[in-house]
Amino acid sequence: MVQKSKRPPSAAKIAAPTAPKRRGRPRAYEPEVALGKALDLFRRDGFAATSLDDLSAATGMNRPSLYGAFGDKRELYIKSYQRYRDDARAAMVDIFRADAPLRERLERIYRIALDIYLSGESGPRGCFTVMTAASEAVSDPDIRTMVVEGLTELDKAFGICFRHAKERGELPEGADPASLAHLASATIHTIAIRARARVPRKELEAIVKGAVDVLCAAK
Amino acid sequence: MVQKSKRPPSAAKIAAPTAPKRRGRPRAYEPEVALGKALDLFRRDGFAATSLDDLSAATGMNRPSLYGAFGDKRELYIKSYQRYRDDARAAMVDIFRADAPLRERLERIYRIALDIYLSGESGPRGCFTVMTAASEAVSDPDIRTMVVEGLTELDKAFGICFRHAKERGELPEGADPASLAHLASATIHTIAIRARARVPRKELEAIVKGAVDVLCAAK
DNA sequence: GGAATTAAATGCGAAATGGTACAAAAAAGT
DNA sequence: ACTTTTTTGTACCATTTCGCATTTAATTCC
Repeated sequence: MVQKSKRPPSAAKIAAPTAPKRRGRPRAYEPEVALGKALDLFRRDGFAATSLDDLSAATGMNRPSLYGAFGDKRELYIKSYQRYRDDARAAMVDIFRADAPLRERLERIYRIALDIYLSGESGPRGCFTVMTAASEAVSDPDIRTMVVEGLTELDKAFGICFRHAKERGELPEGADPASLAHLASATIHTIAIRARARVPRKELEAIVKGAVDVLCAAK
Repeated sequence: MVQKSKRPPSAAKIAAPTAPKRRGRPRAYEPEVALGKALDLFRRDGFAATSLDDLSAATGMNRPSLYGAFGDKRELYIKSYQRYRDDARAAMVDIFRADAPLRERLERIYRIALDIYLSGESGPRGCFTVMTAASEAVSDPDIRTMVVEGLTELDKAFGICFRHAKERGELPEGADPASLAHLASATIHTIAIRARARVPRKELEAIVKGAVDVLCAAK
């Protein structure tokens, strides 16, 4: 075995920023991938209906490994939810930051949202926040905090959009950016719920279209 | 130590409106009351996290009685959801039918909705449809059908409101009642979700206020 | 090659779960 | 009083669930 000291091979396809040269038996799973599988399950069935056996089967890790890697079921759920929020944020942040006309920005945001909510081989997956996390929020303060954070983050992002549009003269003088932002968030929420009930994409797009029309012409 | 035989009768306190003179041992529970308790539990914890033991304790019925009265757990869940929808409809139908200005009707509807979502001793209960039923909808066609029915019923009720308002000249000529109805439903959904995350009533009322302002002045 | 280290694999166990069988109890009909 | 009918109450069963203890495998360091 040569090649001992150098920062080597990057056999790891996910270009390891660090090549830590771990000491014991190597992992048989990639944590990121496994977490993604867990996320899919939790998202489809919720916290209580997802068993450790299900998670074990989906991730290919047996239970002790799961436990060692992510902690107990609740911790895994929370990490999954964090991952979901990170992914969703990453998918939207560019659009929110972009300097485009209001209507275009809204349309792009909603298209991304529909992609997220409607994907999944075993039926539409809906929104983690709306579907399962909000349910747990009543009884679990930590999850509740995350949910509230997610909600207000979305409100704020939309708020900046509308404030910006108003400054540019895309909205009438009397328009209230905060109210419009809440309605924009509400539209996200309503399509998340409807997607979960398998309302077809065409209908959801029609709802979005109507909402965008109102929001862009408001007041 | 004896006291074996008579058990104090604990007379059935309820005056039955109908005295059907049933044949066997009388029921020790009132089905409507028991269903209400089951509804509360399902609403708080969802389907999977609510055990038959929980239901048994809450209703005061032991499991065989539960089973005999309502069928298995899924049937009980569905009956609870039907009961919820009936109650919610009953609470709103008068307002939807009433002949009042648009703004007033909306305000009253949302006040009722907030009452429903925020009540409950162990925290706000949210909306059954949004919180637990929509989650089950992916995998259970019957529940999915009920959810879709509930959503479209609300859309339609709001749609009639806005169409009516437009005919009366309360809305501008260009307003689209269907889009406004979807936004009104979306506002219901967003406050249901936020209520579940324990957002205080004041904030929810502010969101409603902003939404009503936009919806009444739209286009 | 051997010790140390890390993870996988097996499997146990106590508790909980959904559902049911069966007997005791409480009423009406005879 | 006795039977019939309906419901209650107790106990049980098979399965599932979560979590962990223990053993085995793979790798690095010496």
